[in-house]
Amino acid sequence: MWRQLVNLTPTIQAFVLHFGEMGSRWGINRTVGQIYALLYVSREPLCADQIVEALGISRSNVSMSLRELQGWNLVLLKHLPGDRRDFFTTPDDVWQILRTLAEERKKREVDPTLSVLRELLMQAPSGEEERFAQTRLGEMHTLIERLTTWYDDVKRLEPERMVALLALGSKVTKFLDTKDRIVSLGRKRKEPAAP
Amino acid sequence: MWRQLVNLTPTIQAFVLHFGEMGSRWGINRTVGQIYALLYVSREPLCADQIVEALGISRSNVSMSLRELQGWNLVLLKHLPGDRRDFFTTPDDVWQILRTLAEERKKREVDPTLSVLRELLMQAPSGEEERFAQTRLGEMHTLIERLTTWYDDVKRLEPERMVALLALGSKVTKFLDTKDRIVSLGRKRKEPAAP
DNA sequence: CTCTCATTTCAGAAGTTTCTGAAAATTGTG
DNA sequence: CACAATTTTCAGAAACTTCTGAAATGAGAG
Repeated sequence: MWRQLVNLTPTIQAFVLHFGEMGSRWGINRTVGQIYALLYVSREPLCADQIVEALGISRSNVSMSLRELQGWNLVLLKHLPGDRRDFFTTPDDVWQILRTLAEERKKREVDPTLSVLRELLMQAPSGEEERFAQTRLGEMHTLIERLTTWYDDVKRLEPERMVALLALGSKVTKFLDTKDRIVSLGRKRKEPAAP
Repeated sequence: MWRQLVNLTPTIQAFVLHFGEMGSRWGINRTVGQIYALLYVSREPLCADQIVEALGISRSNVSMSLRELQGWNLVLLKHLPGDRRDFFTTPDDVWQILRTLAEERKKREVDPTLSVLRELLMQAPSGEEERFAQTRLGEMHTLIERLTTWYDDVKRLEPERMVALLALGSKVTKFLDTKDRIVSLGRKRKEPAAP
């Protein structure tokens, strides 16, 4: 089935193959997944021909796949002095990779839906059927807006704080029982003043 | 291009078409996306033939697509008394839908990778190349574990608390500056006792 | 300007997924 | 148990995606 993939150590081989298979579930294709995996575990940046060699796929396929990875901002281009080939790596901070991935997926998978929903909610509903549908669209819109607002807020955190936030998890909500503490956080929310 | 989709009100039509197109980006196919969208905005449960009618696709395609949606736990089956056809709806709590979606995507897109990583990290590395690769795999593993642990913790929250947690966002980390407060939350963590 | 090395583009071949109609299976009813 | 009303399965057709080799383009060195 594959011609090469044989120069690679067993661990790297298994990882590359796995990413290739997962690629399809992730909406990127097998080759793109394999190339990304290979770059991710390689100590040195690789040039296109090394990838051809390692994965046993055509030069043009590598070229197109690298282009796609660049479109996702998931690879970095390096130039060695005195060599005019392009060399590729992945960023080496996994948190950075996560941010990029989240950002790109949001852009492709969430933002278009959000804007369609906004648009449809502007229309005046005609008839019962539409009134009900708009209610449902409104619920979906509110949900997605809440999630993206949270994401926009949280995505800027440095890794250290991000780890802390994750570690805290749902325990955060313990604070929410004692409302005055929330106020002390400085969040200004217009809320119907409760007794 | 499509035969039907004409009985539908403009809003519903637009929403259904959008979900169909997004379907591909989401790894579900167009028909599945359309059916889901249609059920989501319909006031009453629909039976297969009504879906055929509304979307202008073949009966067998509807059957297979509904089956796939059931595999994702995204539709509910209803039976009307005195009618032996199956009627379908989506759950009507959007938070429930979100949870289901997250759960299913995690199962398909994250868990397999996590288990491959765990397995590969058990192997003793042979050579420098593998040592480096394993370091990288370890970083990825740690990251994913942190995210999934957080997710497992948070997913059980009722919608109200979930909303509160999202609204709080990164402000949570303000607490982390005053470490004693965190301890008061009852989290037991083994940490090298700092001065 | 031209030669060479490297990358990109592109038309079509290979492979995969989706969709259909027809036939088979299932299920409740008289 | 036979029937009619449904749903499911399945083989092949249609549509789409991925991959390739060959040809075109680009870019630095002399």
